[in-house]
Amino acid sequence: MEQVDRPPTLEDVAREAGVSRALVSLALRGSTRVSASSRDRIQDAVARLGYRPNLNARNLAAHLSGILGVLVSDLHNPFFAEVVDGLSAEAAAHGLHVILATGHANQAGERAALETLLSLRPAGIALTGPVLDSATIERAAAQVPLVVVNRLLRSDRLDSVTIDEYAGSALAVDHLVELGHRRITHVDGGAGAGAASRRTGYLRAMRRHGLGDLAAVVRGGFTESAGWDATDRLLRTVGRRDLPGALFVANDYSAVGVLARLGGAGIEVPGELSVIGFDDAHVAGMLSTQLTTVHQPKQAMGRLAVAALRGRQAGRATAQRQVVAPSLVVRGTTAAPGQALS
Amino acid sequence: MEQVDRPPTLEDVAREAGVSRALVSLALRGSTRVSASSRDRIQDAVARLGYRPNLNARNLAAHLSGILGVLVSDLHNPFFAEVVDGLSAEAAAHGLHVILATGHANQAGERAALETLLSLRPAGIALTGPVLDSATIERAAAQVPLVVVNRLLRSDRLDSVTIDEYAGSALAVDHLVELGHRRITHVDGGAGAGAASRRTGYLRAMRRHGLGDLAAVVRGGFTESAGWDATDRLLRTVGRRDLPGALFVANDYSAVGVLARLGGAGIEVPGELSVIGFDDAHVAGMLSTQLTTVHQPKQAMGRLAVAALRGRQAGRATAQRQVVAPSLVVRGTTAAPGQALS
DNA sequence: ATGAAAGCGCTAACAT
DNA sequence: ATGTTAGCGCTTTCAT
Repeated sequence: MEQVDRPPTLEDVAREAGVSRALVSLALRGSTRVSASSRDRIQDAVARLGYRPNLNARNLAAHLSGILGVLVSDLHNPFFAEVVDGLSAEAAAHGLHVILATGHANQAGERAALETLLSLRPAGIALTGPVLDSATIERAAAQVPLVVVNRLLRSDRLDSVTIDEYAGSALAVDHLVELGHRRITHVDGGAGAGAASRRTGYLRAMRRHGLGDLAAVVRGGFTESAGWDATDRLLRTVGRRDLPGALFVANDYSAVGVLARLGGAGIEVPGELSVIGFDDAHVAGMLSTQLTTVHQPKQAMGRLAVAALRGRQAGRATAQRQVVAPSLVVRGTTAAPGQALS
Repeated sequence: MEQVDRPPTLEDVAREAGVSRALVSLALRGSTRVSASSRDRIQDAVARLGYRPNLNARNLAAHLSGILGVLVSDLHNPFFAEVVDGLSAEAAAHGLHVILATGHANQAGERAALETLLSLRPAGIALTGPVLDSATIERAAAQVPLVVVNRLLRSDRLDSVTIDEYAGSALAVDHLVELGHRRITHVDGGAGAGAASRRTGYLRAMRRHGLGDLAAVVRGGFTESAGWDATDRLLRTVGRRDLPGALFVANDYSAVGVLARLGGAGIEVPGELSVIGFDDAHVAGMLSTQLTTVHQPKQAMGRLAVAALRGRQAGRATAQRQVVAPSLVVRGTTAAPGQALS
């Protein structure tokens, strides 16, 4: 009959190979204390039966799993997809399995996802861009090695990998200033994560260049529509003739909205106005005029996260806060100021 | 001391509440055969201890987990992100946990991810856009309820959820014809999944409109660069004066590349040439001239996948092949033919 | 080098 | 309504 059999167990393999379960267990994990002949017979039995260890049983007995739990706050955000990529590559390189859970970028969803992850008793947990409250995160960190990516948390129970947002903003402003711009306006990220640092970085950089008086911030957000709206407001407020020479936008999505609104008004980029983004999202390289932006080493961040987790597993008890450096990617939306007032 | 305690177990809760483990187990899963007073005491104990069930133990004992394994072939593809979203929403609605594994769109990676998933002994597995060979998939389907999203497999051991690619192509061609176009060229998806069906659907639709002789296919792919290259080739081959009136591109990413190349050549869209994509990817709505495209109900596909899995769990033994219908989203890149030869 | 036996934390009959 | 008793499939002393 078309009967789905119970999957073979360690015991089945042991019987098939004519040895004890303990020996199979050892052999499976590559112990050296198993004779070559036994090892071969066991391998054969495994292949013949199509045996696959039951991780639930293994984890239960071993009190330790080769599983890394990764909470992705928002799957739609390609930023996290990149981080997860680096993460899983590094995990695989060390024989670790990655389990992903997603929280739809809201606290309740993330809390539930974190619960699931914790229930699986993983060897470590990585939180990418969590919107979760810090108390919940710290509580989790007491149970399992935990690393937070893209959010800084002051706690020595957990590690973090973040990017230097200030430096990123400085990179953007410096580039624009070098091109000859002076009136540089910032379309910020509103209340989004990292928005405050990018804003502060911008203000500092402007002041450093003696341009503090020309600094101006218009409220934005991290979505295209936020960028569109902000630009729309800017156009209404200052009018087309009084536009700044350059716009430093808090992230690439928002910058796409900015460009769309600008295009609608017939304003030429970068001829009339320069635009620079932040993140080096996939979309930045896909526009007909490709976006100049601040690159974040996302894959590297994922790899560093795994390294931190492994460090904890190896016994490190002190917090490790990695801050990675962004870099500038000059593409097509920035140029020296043209006829417009710079 | 700063000691991370062993997490509390069912036994700890039972002791704390002064009842047996079995009763706690029942109460935890909401059995009605538990008195109100016991239930309260147990709830208290759970809260006091911060108890969280060990899913490894639970799954091991129950031979069944509330876990759905989802294999995402490529996290970078927002298409899958959407599907997973629908999937996890539906799963959550039925008290199921979703575990994601990713395969980086290559067979070896997917095979490893599938192994991990199977080892976790989930209640069901959903494969989204797998590039895996069908034999491996069928083998997995013998062990656990399995549904394949976005790829059709002839097997009655597994269910599938796909979109009607032919209908999608027909929608695109019909729209263009209604606008008055006759010379409609297809930039295809090359060897990509679904590309063949979209191509066939295009050819059929052209013939149905009596436009079989005007049908032309240029080799493309599912990436922006593929679209860019294809358009570049087209421009060289037929020359700018002899361009068709409309381009039906196999997916939105490719369409972005097409638009970029067209923009570079100073060809106006949709004034001089209409362009229509396929997928309704996020990017389609983000361009300065938003892309007209064929929408795929991605979230719904995710929900249907979970429904199929639940059907199998409930005992259904026959294959269920769901084919969802696409729809047309008219935006800014299509219009009636202008001065160019239509 | 190999085996016997005792759990890991939970569920599931079967009692009462 | 509640408790007892076996396991689930694996790892891990501790023997030999």
